[in-house]
Parts: sequence; C-alpha cells; structure tokens
Amino acid sequence: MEGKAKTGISPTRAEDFPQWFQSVVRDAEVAELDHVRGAMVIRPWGYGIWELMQRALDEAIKETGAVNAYFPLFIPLSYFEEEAKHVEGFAKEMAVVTHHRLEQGEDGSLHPAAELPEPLIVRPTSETIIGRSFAKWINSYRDLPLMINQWANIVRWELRPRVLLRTTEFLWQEGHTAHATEEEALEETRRMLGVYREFAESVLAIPVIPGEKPESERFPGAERSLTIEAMMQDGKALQSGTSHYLGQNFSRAMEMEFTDEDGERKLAYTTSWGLSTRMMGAVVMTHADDNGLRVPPRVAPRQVQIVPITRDDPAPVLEAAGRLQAELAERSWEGAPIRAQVDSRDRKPAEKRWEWIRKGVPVVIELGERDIEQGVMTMTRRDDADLARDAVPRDAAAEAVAGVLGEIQTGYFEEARERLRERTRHDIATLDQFREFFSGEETDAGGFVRAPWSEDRATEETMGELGVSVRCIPFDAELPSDARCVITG
RNA sequence: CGGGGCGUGGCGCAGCCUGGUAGCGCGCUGCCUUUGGGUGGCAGAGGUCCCCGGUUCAAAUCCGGGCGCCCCGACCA
Repeated sequence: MEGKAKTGISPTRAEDFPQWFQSVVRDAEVAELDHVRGAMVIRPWGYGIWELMQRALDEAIKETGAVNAYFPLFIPLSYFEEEAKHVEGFAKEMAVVTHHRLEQGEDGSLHPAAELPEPLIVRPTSETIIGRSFAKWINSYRDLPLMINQWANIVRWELRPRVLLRTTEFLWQEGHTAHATEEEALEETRRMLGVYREFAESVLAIPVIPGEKPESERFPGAERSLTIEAMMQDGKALQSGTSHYLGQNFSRAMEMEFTDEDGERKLAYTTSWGLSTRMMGAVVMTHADDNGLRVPPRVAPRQVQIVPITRDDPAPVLEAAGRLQAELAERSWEGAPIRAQVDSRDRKPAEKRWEWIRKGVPVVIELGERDIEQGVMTMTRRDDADLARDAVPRDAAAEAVAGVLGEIQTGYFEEARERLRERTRHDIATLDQFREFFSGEETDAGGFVRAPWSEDRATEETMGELGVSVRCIPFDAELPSDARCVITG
C-alpha cells in the first residue's frame, strides 16, 4: 500500500471543516450553488435522498391527521403589512415581484414593463396566506382542529448563502394548524416536534436534543418555539426542525374566528412547523467522512451498488450481476425492496467503486469471474473506515445484505450519539469555566455545555462574544433548587 | 450599506508589474496498454482573455468607465 492514506475528499474534516463540507456536497454530486446567487441545483443523487426523506416524513405527518394542500407562491404585500411583528423578523430577506411583463429593446435586451398595482412577495413562509384561507374555512368549533401540511419551495434572500444549509431558495414542508384551545395547540406543537425527533433519529440516524428556544431565538410572532438541535462533526449545533406555538397572534391579525359550543365567538389558536432541505446538510455534516458522503441506508437512493468486473467476455458476469440485483430487490428491508443496481457504465471498475464510495452508497459489491467460480461476492461496507473488501458467500446474499444495512443504519446513529455524548459538558458551573471551555483548545472542535441559565438578555451578549449561543432549553432539563446561572452566578 | 479581492477553454489556475505567435493541471475524445483498490502511454478537440471606450505600429497585459462574482461585517424563522 502507498504509505499515507489517500482521502477522497480534500481538505479533510480536521484541516478545514467548512471547505470539507462543500467538497463532499459537490463531489458526491448532491447539490451545487449555481445560476443565481445562493440558489441551489439539487442533483439527482441529492434529490433521490430528499425524495426518500419526503416519503418518510410525509407518512409520519399524515399519521398525525394532517393532510396535504397547496397555496400560492406569491403573497400580496398587504398580507404582511397587517402582521408587523411577524415581518420585522425577516423583512430584509424578501424577494419582491413588481412587474408582470417584459419589453424588448432595439438591441434585443429585455426590460420589465407593466408594473403591478400591488407588489407580490415570493413566500418566505406561508403563515400570512394560509392563515387567511383558514379564516374563511373556519366557522364553528366543529371545523377544528384544522391541520394542513404543504410541501413547497421557499425564498429568503439570504445575505450569506451556504449550500444546503442556507440557500436563497430551498424546499421544505410547512405544517399549519388551528385549534379551539390553547392546550390543544400546545399539544400539537409538542407532538410535531416529537415527529421531527423520531424522523431525525430513526430515519436519518441523527441524534437530536429537543427543547425550547429562548425568547431571542423565537420565530417572529410566535409565543413559543420548539426545536430539535443536532451536533455536527465540528461540535457545532445545527437547528434541524422547528415547531411553533403561535397563540392567537396570527388568528387575531387574520380574524380567524369561530363560534364555540357556548355560542361565543372566539379566536383560534394556531401552530406552524417546518423541516427543510437543510436537513440534507445535517446528514452530510453528521455522517460523511474524508472519503465522501455516507448515506444512512433508509434514505439511500441506492443501497447496494453492484460493480461488475468484466474481462474479454462480459456477458456471463453481467448476467450474474443482474441475477444478484433481482435477488436483492426481492428481499424487503425496512418495508421496501432493497434498492440495488448494476453499474454497467463504460468506466473502469475501480473508478466506479470509488465513485459510489464517495457518494455514500452503504454497500458496494464487486462481482467478477473469480467470485462467480468461488461462489462469493466481494463486499465493501461504507461504515468500515478501511473500506475492506470481504468475500461473502453468494448464496443467501439478500439475507446478508439486509443484515448489513441494518447494522450500518444503527451504527451511524450510535456513532453520532456517542459523539454528542462525548462533546457535551455537564460540569461547567462558573463563568470562568465557561470561558475557558469555549476559548480553550479543547473546543477548537466545538461542543455543547448544558448548564443552568438565568435567561437574562445581557448574558447572551457575553456568550455572543465567545461565539456561543443558547440553542435550547432541553425538555428533560431538571434544575436543582440551588441551581445558579452559569453566566451571572 | 461598509472593508478587501477576483473576472483567461467545462472546472481550478499561471501569464499582467517589465505590451509583441494564449499556457498549465484536472476533465473530455480516440487509439494502445492494463483490467480484482482511485493507476499508465500516445495523439487530439476545445478560448469573443467579462463588456465598452482610450493610448499604441501592436493590448489578456497600460489608462478610464461599466457589469458580474467571491470573501469579511451587519442579517439569518
């Protein structure tokens, strides 16, 4: 072997994490920023992952009783004017449509013409428009709860775009619900956060900390914002899904009223919750390594890639590879046929193998004449850091592969959970210790501190100076009676 | 909006200071070799040097203007 290990991705995670992230996303052909500042092209491999994420999450959302619908991309400017508090939070990031026609100049150039009587906002989120529809649809307490989900694209004119994590346009689902009582709305807010948590952990193998956002990080217009926070491999947090209790703030602005059992007119209580393509960024930053992406089997568009090793007469090998693919497809894993495919493209086998390693296919199987004679297949597991090639008996292949997929799925989760556990400190009690932890060498790689906090706004400034932010107040936090704020004492 | 940088084949860059046939790496195409760990050899295709104007016998290179992009900051549901 050639002495030093050759990595598929450069720089490595340790050398430059942000650069490494971008390289993985590009080299694994997940997505790229192109054409429009901060706008993202999601390539087939990345979109395949998104489709599987969508499928799993959509199912979970529907199980709660919500149904899918679709609302306009364009929102009249006036809809926002009535919700000042809401708009304040992100007014600077709106794409505004002001014209509806183009005129051609003599030199062939095109210019906007025909100004709209009222500018239209490309939706940055849909509370203002869905809420107005709700107001029309809700008349009686019998119409409640109303639970609707929308899969859509969103535009936020971000000043600092980053592929997958913060893009000008992104895809997400946004759920919007209206309830007769505060308790019911709060329960819905919590239930959906639970759905997100379950999705992140069991489908994407990303352990998260569920909790509530401090006031400063709340969604504009929300009474309470719940979040799941994940830890990336650089020890930093990534907000991965949010669920908001909006109280009567939006229903008041939109006159979303109903007649209650007692005949009184009341304002509905609403919630909203969303999860976006940013979650693909979380998958990359949680599971990828220096050889490229590692996709959790449950969302891998291809779970098994079969690379035929052909010689003079490729026919028998291709035929055997085809049989193996069919055999795998007959075996179901996690409720779906194993997604296997033969890569018969005109490329060198070694090139193909590394391409699939880089893209993060959980299992790569090489099949050549020698294997066929010996009744084996050569298998590489993506969760093996050495990418060793093992001879696995060809009979009972489907059974073996299904087992491996399960091991990889749980293995990725365990690995990430262990990292989260290791890099979370529970023993930081004073400001000095806090400063030392977040400015010392120990945290070059980042980390979480779990400690009592007074929720004093001034403390967040102190933390800001250290590049630290309050991610959430975990649901399972228990404060002893003598607890003292880690910042103020 | 404030500060810095950059526009040269598909991608990444050199050349510019000291004007004079437009280059390198990767990728791509063909042939050869090799095929079981990202290999190799030979040949080849591909460029309005961001745009407009100026200086000059001559501009990728110097001067003026414009456009676009990137990085840092403010912002980030």
